[in-house]
Amino acid sequence: MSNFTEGLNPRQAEAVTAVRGPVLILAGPGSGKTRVITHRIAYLVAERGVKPWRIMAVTFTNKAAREMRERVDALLGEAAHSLTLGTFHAICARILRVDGGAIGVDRNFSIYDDGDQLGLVKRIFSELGVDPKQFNPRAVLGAISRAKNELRDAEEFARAAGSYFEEVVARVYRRYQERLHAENAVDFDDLLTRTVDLFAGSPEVLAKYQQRYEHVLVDEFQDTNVVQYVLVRDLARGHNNLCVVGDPDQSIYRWRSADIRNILNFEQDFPNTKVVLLEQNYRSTGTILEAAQGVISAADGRPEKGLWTENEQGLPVTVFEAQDDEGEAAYVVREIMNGLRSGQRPGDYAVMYRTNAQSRAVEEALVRSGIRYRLIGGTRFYDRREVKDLVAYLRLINNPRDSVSLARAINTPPRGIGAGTLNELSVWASELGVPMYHALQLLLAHDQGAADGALDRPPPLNSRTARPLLRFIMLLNDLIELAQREPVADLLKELLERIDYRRFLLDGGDDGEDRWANAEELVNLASQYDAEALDVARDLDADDEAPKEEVQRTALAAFLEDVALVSDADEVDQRQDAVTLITLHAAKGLEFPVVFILGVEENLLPHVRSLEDPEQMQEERRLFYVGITRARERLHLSHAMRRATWGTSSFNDPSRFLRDIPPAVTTTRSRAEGHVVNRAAALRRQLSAAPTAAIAPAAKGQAGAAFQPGDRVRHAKFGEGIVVNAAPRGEDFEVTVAFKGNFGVKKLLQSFAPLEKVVA
DNA sequence: ATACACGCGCTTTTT
DNA sequence: GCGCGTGTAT
Repeated sequence: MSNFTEGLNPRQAEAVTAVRGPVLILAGPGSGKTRVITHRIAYLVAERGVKPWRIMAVTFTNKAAREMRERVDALLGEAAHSLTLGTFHAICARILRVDGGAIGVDRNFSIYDDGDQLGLVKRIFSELGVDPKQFNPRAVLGAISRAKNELRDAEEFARAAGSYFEEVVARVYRRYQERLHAENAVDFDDLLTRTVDLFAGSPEVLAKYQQRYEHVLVDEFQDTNVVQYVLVRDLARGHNNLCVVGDPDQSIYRWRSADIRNILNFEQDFPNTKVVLLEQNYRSTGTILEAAQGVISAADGRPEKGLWTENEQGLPVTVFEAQDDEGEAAYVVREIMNGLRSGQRPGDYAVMYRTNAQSRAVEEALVRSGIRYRLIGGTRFYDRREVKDLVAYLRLINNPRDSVSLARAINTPPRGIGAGTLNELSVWASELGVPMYHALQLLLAHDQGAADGALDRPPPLNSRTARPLLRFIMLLNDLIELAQREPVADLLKELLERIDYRRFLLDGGDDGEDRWANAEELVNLASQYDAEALDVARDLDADDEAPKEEVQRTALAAFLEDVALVSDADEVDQRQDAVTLITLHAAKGLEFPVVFILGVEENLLPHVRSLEDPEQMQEERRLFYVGITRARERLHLSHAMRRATWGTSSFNDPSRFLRDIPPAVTTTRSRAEGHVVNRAAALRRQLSAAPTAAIAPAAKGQAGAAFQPGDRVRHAKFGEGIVVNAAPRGEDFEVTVAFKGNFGVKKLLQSFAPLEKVVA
């Protein structure tokens, strides 16, 4: 018996001690998965004599990695530091930083995020003469990303292109990769695919990592994609000490190219796999678990698997039918207020929903009630304009070829370099076949008369347009020079001074103060990095046997890497005592005493975009299952009869998934006293089950008062509908009508004229 | 070059 | 109800 299996159940202990060969741990929600992984690592190190630096553990989010490291620390102490522990993206970024040179990835590469990628695609559109109205740049980028996740490069994509759209994608894809290469940048997907390329193109590099890592662990394996699968397979080839942990029932990232077959076929792909089932749930009450089981066992093609608990049965699951989304939010607030009075803490509560837009109503209600809350998602700190501006400068200092950052920084704050000038510069640079930064250097050299020989002909920029460019390149050169000897925080401070950024923000509008506070916060964060970089260096020294990082990352590079790779989920800090507002996706892996799931409605959960595709429908079901199983003690499900979307109303029936919850474990509540809506909803159902849209015009002095809720009406263009609401609003009169079918609502009613009552 | 006003399409989920 | 691209006035 081992120190690290004490207190574990027999299955868990088995999962901890089965350290040779492939292991598949199928871990239901709340079955102590993280405990098993951390104990397994500790067991390997302390009782099997495996050096920590010979273990790689991959998690889904940085936060999960952090937590895991803390827990391993608690078991092993200092020794745990040399463990390789992180997300696929972070680990691959490190590998590329060290060895990417072998495939032409220079070590100070930039990481292009979603917005950067889209911007690049749009610029390529205009270069190639592709009309963004004809082809959605987002869709094209999506196709490129999907191709990458299936390990299909631009050449192969072009060969296989079977439609005009795909041909366009192929052309953009090719140019896109050329640009990334020229700019020494990789996008999110490239972090993984370029690492695969590296391993394929350089057997020595692959061998190095294979030999180093004797044990590979992957968490959330049900959400890995083909690239990630190939990566771990390659790394573990030879010893095959590959331990994957996951739960097919919690696979919710198919849309991001996750392939559930990775986990379903694992046993076949890796012969002699030891399979361990963790089925005892330690998290939830009996009723919550029964509700979850009801939902998930209705999924088809799923091997029936048990999940049981010794926890008490607990209170029933509440199903609340609200009048509208505000009523739903009011319910949440009411319940939380009651709970707080009887000793619960705000941090005990989480409010979950399918789409980020749903957070708004709850947020407003929470603000009014003064309850502390924290919104996960929304605009990330690093997505704020002012933060992106400053990060663009830092990225440019780190990698001057980064054109995305150059384009952003060059006229921020405005210094007289408009779109025209930038375009001239860009054209000139591509004529010379050099990065824009290089072109700027040539411009400077020419201006100083130092290198007349470097240019056959003078730059095609007159002195008036060139002057601001010259000022910019001199600034940039100064900053690059400064970066060699100053810590990041000081570099940032100097930058803020030099570009007079505070003045720029304060003059920029009434939120200038807030923006400046964010800029200061960024300096703060940067200063922590300067200190942290030193820590890393010290830790590496602690274990003489551990291979030294061949390339010491500078604090600047480390800072930029983390800035690029943080996610929303990483920001969930459960130690903060506040209600958590979070999407169902981001909630994966978390747990709370009390959970609300909002909008359990047709068109929302399952989402309207998944209705056609059975595979996607299954994923919606699993998503609901994930949400339910986050709850420890209480679970509240709610749906609203009317919901504000895009400025108008929509009407959704309760979710089909609710029917799969055994009635015995639920109690239904309704606060929909509003007879108006009740009646309208009932009437609407008569109309047919077709999705409906509504209009909410407000017209002065019109005959709106002639309409009453429940009236059947006919619109000249949109056919039959039902008046849902009719009420004065200020000087106007507002009538809301539910129509069959979906259409662009806003243009609908400038007046009531095309609307007439239908006499039954 | 910049600042602002208008219209359109859209967001499901994110490393 | 927002962000983005486009068009207009300084």
